[in-house]
Amino acid sequence: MLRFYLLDTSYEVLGKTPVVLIWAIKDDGTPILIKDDSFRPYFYALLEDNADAEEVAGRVKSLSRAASPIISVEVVSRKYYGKPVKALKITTQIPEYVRTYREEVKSLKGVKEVLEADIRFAMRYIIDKDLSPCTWYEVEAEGPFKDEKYRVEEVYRVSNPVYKPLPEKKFPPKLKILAFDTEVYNPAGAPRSDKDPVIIVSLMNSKGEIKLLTASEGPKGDLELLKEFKDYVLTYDPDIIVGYNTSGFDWPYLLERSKILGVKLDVGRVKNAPPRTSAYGHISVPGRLNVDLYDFAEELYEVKIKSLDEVADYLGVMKKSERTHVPWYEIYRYWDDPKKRETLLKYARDDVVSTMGLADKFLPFAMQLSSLTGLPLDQVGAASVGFRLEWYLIRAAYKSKELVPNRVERPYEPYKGAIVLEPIKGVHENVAVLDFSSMYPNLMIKYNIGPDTFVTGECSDDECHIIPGLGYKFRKEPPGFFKSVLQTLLTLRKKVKEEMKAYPPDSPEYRLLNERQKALKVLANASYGYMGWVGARWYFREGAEAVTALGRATIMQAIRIAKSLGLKVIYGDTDSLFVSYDKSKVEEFIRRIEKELGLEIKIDKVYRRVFFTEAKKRYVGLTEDGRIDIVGFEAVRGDWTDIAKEVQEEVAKIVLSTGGTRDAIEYVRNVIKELRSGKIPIEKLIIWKSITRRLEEYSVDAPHVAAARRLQKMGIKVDVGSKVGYVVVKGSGNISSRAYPYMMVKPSDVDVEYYVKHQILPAALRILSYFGVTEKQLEVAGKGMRTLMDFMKKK
DNA sequence: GCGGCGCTACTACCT
DNA sequence: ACAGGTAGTAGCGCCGCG
Repeated sequence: MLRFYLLDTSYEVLGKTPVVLIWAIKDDGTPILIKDDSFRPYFYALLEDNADAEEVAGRVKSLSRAASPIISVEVVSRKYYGKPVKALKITTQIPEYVRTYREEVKSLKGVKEVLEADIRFAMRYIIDKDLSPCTWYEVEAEGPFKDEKYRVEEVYRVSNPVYKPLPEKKFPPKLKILAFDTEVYNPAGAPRSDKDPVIIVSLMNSKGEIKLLTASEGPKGDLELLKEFKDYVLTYDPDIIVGYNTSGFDWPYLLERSKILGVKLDVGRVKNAPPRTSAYGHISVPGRLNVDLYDFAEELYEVKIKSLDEVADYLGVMKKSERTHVPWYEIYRYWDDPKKRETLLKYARDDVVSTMGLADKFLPFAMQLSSLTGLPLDQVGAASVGFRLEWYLIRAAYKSKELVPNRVERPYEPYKGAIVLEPIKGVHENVAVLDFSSMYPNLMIKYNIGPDTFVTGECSDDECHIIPGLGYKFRKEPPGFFKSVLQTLLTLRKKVKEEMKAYPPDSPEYRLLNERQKALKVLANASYGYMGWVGARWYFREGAEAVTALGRATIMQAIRIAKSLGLKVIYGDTDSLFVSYDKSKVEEFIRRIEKELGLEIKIDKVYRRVFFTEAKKRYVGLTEDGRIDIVGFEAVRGDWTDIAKEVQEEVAKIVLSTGGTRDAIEYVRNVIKELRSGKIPIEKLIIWKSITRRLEEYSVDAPHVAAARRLQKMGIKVDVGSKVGYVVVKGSGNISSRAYPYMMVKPSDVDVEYYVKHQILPAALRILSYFGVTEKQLEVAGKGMRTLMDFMKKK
């Protein structure tokens, strides 16, 4: 028996035989390749209700051509949206022929639809064999053999393709991880791959060894560097390669340079198979898991600017104060200047160390997500939340013989969402925040919501749940696809959380289980959004609509109960209620929700004080341990300047902890004074905004777009999704005409009055005006000065 | 020619 | 490229204005 930890699967076609390649690691850490040539690709034809299955099967068979044969056509029983159906399972010789025949089969008489013809062969294999990446198995296999085609010492052949999971083995084997980062010469702003060499590749492996490869002088100075990089990868032979934004930058650039310089960047475990772009835009390196950690950083919504140094700082991997900084637009200068080159090398080193640190933080979660969804580790980060859940659903469908619906293009259909209560403005003392636990998933379970439980005809309220306000009906029994899946996810999570209690929080077991329960939660919480996503295979608008309607009814009922108990309801949003904290009444409230609604509600936190303006989704709370929670306000938004955010946070702190405004007014005036005297560094005056479309697609000349155009003029590419940092400078005209990329702005050019009037004052007054503080009280000398200056400019 | 107004575009947030 | 609900800024076109 061969025991192995599954990394990934791929396939090759030898002659006319597809061979599944299972990339894996043995207990002792040896990378191996296991081959299985017994599996064949297939797809389904769903039959019309009145069709004669055998007859249609005959017609399908007669499509088969000798050069690209259909191997078999079987009549099988499956389910489709919960209903038993007859289908044809059509097996072809090689994966390509699935594509060859699917259209032809679809147009045959008696065939309603062709299904599962778009599931990639390597994925098909792991689903059908009930395999999961990042999981241990045992299989009967022959070997080891040597095979020069692959860069592994041991190649096996599966003799009986039945995989036995080894659930007692929870931890991965010793995996060899390689972190890398590249620096590129960029005298023209954005590097041009036809001219600008890669100048540094920094490497770090899981033994802690660090290596810096550098280019020699000249425009082709990276020729040797690329070879050294390739040699390093082949010698170290990593199982996992990690980097930061490598799908978006490093790999594409390295590959372009190698093409230009004629170096084969053949770094995978299959010889002559260079990295290439694959599913969800990730770069696939055969036999290794190439993971772009930026994908996981993107999910840290607390971090507004997702540069490597910011993310590493946030996660405690490397503090910004302890690392070397080089502005990206000056990399070429640091390279060219012999005195500064050392700094650039340190910077490259810090980058690769940070990257490896990020891998420590992200990979345990990624591995759990990979093993749950079945998506290999290198794809699971690149796949969006919707696709991650979808793969989980596809696996669940296979296990219950459900056919997977096709992805179809649909028009967007909006529907009503959640309720947000009007807050009672002002300061409230002693407030409990109560949250329904996983409200939407639990409503989906409670009301058996899903596309397969929806009843269009008559159905009594005995047999069906009838959705208030919509009249949609969902049969109570049997449990639908979504209900079953969600129950599995939630009970699994409960079990994992239970199991965690047996370990100390700093143990590896605890950490692993914690990552697993987080992954389970992510999947469960995505189910409602998935159902309402037009791109989903199991899209079902009425279901999503029903869930939000039930959510609204639920929270309204909860409000009634709270009020009947004498609890004052201060605010609420979707699944949360802010109520006056009377301990025994709140306890009673929780019990009654459980009893009357069959749902769990919990105290999430208690605020000693909480402050609302008239706005929804914005509040400041003083927690029991004396911290300030700021929600929704400018202070937590990435598109306000640091100085304005600082001011607002400080004002909130002062007002909420002292109850008075005097110190806050004094403080704001001081900051304005400092700003006017030029004591605030420019970094705190940068406004960061995302670019969400190509620049020519904008219909309004907004400041961040104007700044982005200026960047582009400097030769710097501004891609969709990137952030532009701009500063407003003095002059006439609207803000757009004065919004410049921060690196172009001298401190003396800054339009200080803009920052007073449009950043500091609004941020401070957002809180202070409730307490009767006016702009006049914060402003001392601004107005007159500005009018005078404007006056002089016009002359 | 210009300020005020209302609308739209846009971004980022909350649950 | 999981959902809808919400706040807020700045641009832009239009109007009135002897």
